[in-house]
Amino acid sequence: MELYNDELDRCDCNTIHEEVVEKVRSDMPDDDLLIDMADTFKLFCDSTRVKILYALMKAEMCVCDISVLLNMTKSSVSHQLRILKSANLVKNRKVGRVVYYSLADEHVSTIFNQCMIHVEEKY
Amino acid sequence: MELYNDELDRCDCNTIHEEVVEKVRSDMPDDDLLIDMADTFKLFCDSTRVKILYALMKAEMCVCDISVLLNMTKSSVSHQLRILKSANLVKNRKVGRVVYYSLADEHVSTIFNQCMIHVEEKY
DNA sequence: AATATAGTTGAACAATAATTCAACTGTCCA
DNA sequence: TGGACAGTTGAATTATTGTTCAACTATATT
Repeated sequence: MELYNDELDRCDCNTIHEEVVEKVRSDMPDDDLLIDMADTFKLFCDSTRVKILYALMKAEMCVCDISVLLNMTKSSVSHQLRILKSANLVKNRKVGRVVYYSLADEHVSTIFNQCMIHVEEKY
Repeated sequence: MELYNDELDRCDCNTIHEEVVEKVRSDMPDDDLLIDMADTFKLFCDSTRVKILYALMKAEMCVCDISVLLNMTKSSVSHQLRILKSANLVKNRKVGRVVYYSLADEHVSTIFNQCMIHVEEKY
């Protein structure tokens, strides 16, 4: 069985509790789902992105505004905004040469509030 | 003012909407809090850690069990478990030379369920 | 038309984080 | 006591990710 051989290649120990491992294995969701979950958390794991999202919770802002607020280059902010936009967390509208960014929906607020509770419990 | 000079050093543009920036600036939490938030999300942004935590939601497991389940070396799993333990997400107990890991509390379940909703909405 | 500004982009670079590797501790068992 | 095994650790390596830099587009202003 191919899978079993792969395991022997990479895992350097024996199964101690085979029933437990098999039960858990059958209960685990697909890898894809777990990777999607990690990717979702990945969006919020960088403090620059957290700051940008937090700022946009307060007001619609253009790239320059965000750059000044966070004391970063436009380029750096723009790169992060692209990531957030491709994840559908923010949207934008263009007025002349100014691009205004805002939150796409209330998802971010929900998630941040949840996280805030968790963080504050530590203190 | 020192801060202002720093800004000029790093930010490559003018403030377009000064009132907006200043309002948002006064509404922003301390940097420390925002960094803590990012660090919290960082715990869940790696698929290996997500898989370990998900497995531990299902059953208490020793390091070997987890290694076999995820097809990884004990060393690699051990390193990740250390991160999760120092964040108080998992706890362990030692029986002879076997170390059993389990979730420290129901925090992980709460957070994962929340994330699952978000991820599943995309489809 | 020429210039300045807002923003974007891709490649290079720097920083961070995960995995591997080898050596180690501690416990079990013969 | 000596070997085998579970697990840990720190350093080296590799992979990933964020920032910088330079060139670019597009719009506005003179």
